[in-house]
Amino acid sequence: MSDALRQFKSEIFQGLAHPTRIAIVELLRDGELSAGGLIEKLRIEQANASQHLAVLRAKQILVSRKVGNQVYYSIRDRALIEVLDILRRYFYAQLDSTVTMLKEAVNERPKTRPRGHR
Amino acid sequence: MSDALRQFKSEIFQGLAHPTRIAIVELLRDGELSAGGLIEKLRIEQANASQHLAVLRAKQILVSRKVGNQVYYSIRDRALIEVLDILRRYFYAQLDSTVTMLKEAVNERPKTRPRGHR
DNA sequence: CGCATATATTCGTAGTTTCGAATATAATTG
DNA sequence: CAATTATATTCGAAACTACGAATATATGCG
Repeated sequence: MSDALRQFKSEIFQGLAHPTRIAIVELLRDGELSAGGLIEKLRIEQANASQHLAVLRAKQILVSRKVGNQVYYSIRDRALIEVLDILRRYFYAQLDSTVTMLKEAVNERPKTRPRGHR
Repeated sequence: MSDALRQFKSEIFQGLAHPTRIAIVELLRDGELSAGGLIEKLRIEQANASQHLAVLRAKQILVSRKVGNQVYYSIRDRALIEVLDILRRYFYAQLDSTVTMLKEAVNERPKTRPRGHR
């Protein structure tokens, strides 16, 4: 696989490698929002939001269009939504396996009739 | 969506946010490889590879098993392969649209019968 | 025009990541 | 046990990232 493609992928990942930027992409999942709209929901400093938006624009994850005074942002390609959805499932799968492991650990050391390890 | 989930996603993205680490995950696509095997294919410093492997282990993207002298790495969950595949398609889609844009730009300014702008 | 609103940029500081060089640890072999 | 091989960790320097405060730019409005 080409270096260019790997480079590209790593840049997309860098673009998404911050909880605030993930929150932004998720807020835009159902359509565009203005910068102000985003800031209001994110509850962070205006400058900070604008910086994160600049990162997402630079990586071409978002596109913007200006309407009068405001700038509307939207996701450039739904593929990224798909990626976030995969990771959500992945997250719960990991959680599950952690819970299962914990349960097994508990069963191996019963509380009610302690007996030492077998 | 929960903060924990966003945090989790951003950590996965951080884990993948380096071309070398993407290369590692891709090398492991078809099964496990030893650290040494990876280093050989990556052609980077041993210490550097080991550091990247540590990052991927910390984010639980890879799992390792020790066999004698060597450590074999593999991908913990195929979901991440799926993510890389989506981004490959995404990459080519973006390339296409760039090429299309360039073609249009050329057509709007024909070479053979120059005529000024408009 | 002058003022208000929306958004972006710049700056300084603190924290993080990356790298190679050096060193440490662990298993294997003679 | 000493030497060898495979891998991991630590260290210091350079590069990069994130944040809020301050400032800049652009549009709209009276």
